[in-house]
Amino acid sequence: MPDNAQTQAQTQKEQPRRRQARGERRITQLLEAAARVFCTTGYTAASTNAIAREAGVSPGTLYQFFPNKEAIAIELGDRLVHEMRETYGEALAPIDPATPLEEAVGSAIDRFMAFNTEHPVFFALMHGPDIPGRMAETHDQLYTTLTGRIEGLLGSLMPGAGQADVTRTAHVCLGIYKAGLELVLAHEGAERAAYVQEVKDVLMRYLEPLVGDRLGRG
Amino acid sequence: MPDNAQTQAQTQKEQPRRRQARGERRITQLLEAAARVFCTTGYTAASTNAIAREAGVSPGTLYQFFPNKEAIAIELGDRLVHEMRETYGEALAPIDPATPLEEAVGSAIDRFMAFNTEHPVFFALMHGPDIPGRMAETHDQLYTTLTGRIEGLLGSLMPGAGQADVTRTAHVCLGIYKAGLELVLAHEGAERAAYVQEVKDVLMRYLEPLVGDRLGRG
DNA sequence: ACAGAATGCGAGCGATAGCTCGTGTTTGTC
DNA sequence: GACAAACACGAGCTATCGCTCGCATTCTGT
Repeated sequence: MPDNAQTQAQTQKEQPRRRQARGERRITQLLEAAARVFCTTGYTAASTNAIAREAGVSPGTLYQFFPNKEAIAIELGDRLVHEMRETYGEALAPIDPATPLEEAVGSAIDRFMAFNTEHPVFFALMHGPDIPGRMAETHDQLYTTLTGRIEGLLGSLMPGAGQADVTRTAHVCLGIYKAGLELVLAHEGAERAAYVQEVKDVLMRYLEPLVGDRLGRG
Repeated sequence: MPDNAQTQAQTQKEQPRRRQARGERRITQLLEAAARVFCTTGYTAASTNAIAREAGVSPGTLYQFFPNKEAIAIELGDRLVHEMRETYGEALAPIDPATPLEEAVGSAIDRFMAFNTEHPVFFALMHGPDIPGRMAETHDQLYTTLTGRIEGLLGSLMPGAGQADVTRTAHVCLGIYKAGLELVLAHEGAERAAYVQEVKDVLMRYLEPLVGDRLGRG
């Protein structure tokens, strides 16, 4: 009888629950409602009763599908991260040296911005100071993955730099994106597009001297 | 009979309270304790009982000096803003055209970074999504003031740009600073200093093409 | 010294939020 | 049609948090 280390609350003895189609519908319905409430009030201020009300069900029904409030955010975050992995996988995977840096940065920013503007709750869940403990792990994991990808990109473009410098530069790039995202989400229409362009400019001008002679402007 | 605009809750009818030296000491003691608790747990999660415990007094004593939890954050914020006004007044006031942009940006960043690293609670109070209502006003006011100052600086350096462009650039500058501050606060020692330098670089490279021919690296 | 104000205490009140439980309804399977 | 399981309800339990109140102690002015 090997007692696993993850004897906590993963997939231990919670499989006998056979969901019906109605239940699956309720789950997505509840997650959508939770996303709306989290977006407007934040995680802590969002009450489970408010989420249930937003979904048009009773509190008891909510707890039929989620063991607690944190699990709602966890599941929502997991689904978003899963969807994001596809996005950023395509956005950062091809490190084609033939592609001009401006084009690579531009398309990556476009993809990420599109994802985040379509799912504003992702930003709210990941960067709120009141996120549940498990959520912080998910965020850290995603952040580490992203940083690693950017480091890989920068490493081949900054041959003379040390590992610490590359890591630092990657963090700065992500910080610039995050700050830009906040500005982008705060505006709409043409002004939003203008801010997206600003983020690209900031990133490009920051990176240009680093990669210097390799990928210039013509 | 000039009815002042600040007829709200400033010095209306709360003066008959004559504080003793002991009381003043308790107030600063409570504010320091609150700063510590706010820093570690954030505003919402910080309980008044926890603040009182951290200060080594009873909950009743806390409410002898503050009418409610929000007032603690307000008073703390007001004192920090007051201290910051001196800092940023000196940091942004002199728009001496003879000063190289690099030097101006560098000294401004140094001053702001020094202030925020000495008072980390300021960042926690200003950028948390769970800040009390009145605090948001203070933040907006400070933000508007700062943006206005930066706009004034940029306006004289970007003669060809429209007002919207200048405002957008100012917001981007502040966003870059904010993102950099978060990175700086997350590190210490030499690494922290390196991140400060990165923030300066990002800002400089972002602004250099805008001011172009005026202040080069001659 | 003494009155009154300021300071200090901590059990506890009222409100709220997360969550449960007993009960009734719908759905899938024989 | 019948049985079990999944689904749905909502009043209410429990814990916590902001805050109060009655009372004791310390300080200040006279």
